[in-house]
Amino acid sequence: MPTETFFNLPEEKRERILNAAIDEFSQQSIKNSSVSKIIKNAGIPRGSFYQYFSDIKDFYKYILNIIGDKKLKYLYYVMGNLDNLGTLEIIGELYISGIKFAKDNPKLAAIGNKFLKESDEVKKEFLGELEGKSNDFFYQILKKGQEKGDISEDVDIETAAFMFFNMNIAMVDDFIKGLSIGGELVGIDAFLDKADKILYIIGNGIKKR
Amino acid sequence: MPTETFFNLPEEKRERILNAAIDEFSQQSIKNSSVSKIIKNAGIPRGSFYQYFSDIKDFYKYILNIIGDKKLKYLYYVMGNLDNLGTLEIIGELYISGIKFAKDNPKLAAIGNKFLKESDEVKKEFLGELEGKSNDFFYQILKKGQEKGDISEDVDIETAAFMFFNMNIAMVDDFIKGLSIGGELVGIDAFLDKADKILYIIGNGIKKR
DNA sequence: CAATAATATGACATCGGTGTCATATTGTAT
DNA sequence: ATACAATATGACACCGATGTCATATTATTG
Repeated sequence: MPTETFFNLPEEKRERILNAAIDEFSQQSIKNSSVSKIIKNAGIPRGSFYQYFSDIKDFYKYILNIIGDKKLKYLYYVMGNLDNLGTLEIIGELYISGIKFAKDNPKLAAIGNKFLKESDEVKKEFLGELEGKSNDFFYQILKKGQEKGDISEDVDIETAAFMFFNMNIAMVDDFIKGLSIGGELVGIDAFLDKADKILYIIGNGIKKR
Repeated sequence: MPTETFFNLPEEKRERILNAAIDEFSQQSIKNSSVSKIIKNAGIPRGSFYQYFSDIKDFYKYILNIIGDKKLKYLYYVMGNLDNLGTLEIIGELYISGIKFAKDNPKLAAIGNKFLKESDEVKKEFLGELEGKSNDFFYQILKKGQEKGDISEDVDIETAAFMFFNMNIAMVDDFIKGLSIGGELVGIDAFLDKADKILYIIGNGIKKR
């Protein structure tokens, strides 16, 4: 956690530092990120950085929390309707939420996606007890779906969860890459469409007939 | 390319250096790999390294070529039977070949997979003209499959190619992770099975009925 | 054997990064 | 105004990496 001092900073300065770090972490893995670049871009002296954070990991952890909080807001709708929606609808909403989050917060999404791809070791270091493998969530949804009769019994839901999880990452990656190359070259609609197509294929592959 | 001197080296030494580099590149991205670690593990002096390679990228490029050559051998069967096999069979064979290659050459597969995930920039740097986006191959196969009537016209084959490509990477990653954690904890059969299940789902999702 | 070519070696200059600390500056309370 | 606390600052010691180069060793050849 950042020190009290950091939170006492005038908003403008705090934001400047935060943005510099977000820039850095969205381009570099935590391992390759450097304090030097952050302070240079934020325009603060080296000593100050260590007045605010114990080290760069401390800062990273803090930003990871911000991302978690912010992303959660995009999931309110699905989370509140897990019982009303069909299994494939739920997953569809999860995908859509992820893309919208990425559209509104491209750098944060980039950091989050980078983090998801870190090794379990690194994840554990920052999340504490690696709270459930990341694709557990899809697994639970699919399991319920199979019980509800939405999903064919022929389908191995662990595999399906693996697929949804990895396609989600691949998609968001792709989206972010599109954003950073062409600015608005490929709009969000193209990606929502792509998500749709992916879901159509997997959905078609796993649904009960 | 390595220098003549490198190729003149006694086999034992050459192999030692090669293996040290393979170890390094399979754990680290090229960006994070260091000459220092390679020479330390190979037990050669610093100056020698630069007698053999212009720099670490030179060495990396060379190993990338070795990987390409070696992997190609695993694809002989499919490549020779593109016309006799059904579209989903072809893709299945590609997956199987990839897993077998990874089983026989786990470190090389790790390097290859890491490379596939590099940015286009990096890829271009090492491949020259980024010879066709990597998922082009699946695209061509699927396109032919659609013409042959194997694949439903409802399916967007670009999306399907995207899926096959990314699932392939995710699978091999998973396989390698399993290998390095438990030695032989999860055997190759479990993975061939997983590949099967993935193909069943996507296949079921895209095939013509 | 002598001379020349090929190869080996590690000390070195240089760079970019980290975290600390003594000191300077600013803010606050009496 | 003074004293005390909070904050700011950048020089510094230290680390690990890169690529080079003068020198040493070994091989080859006439």
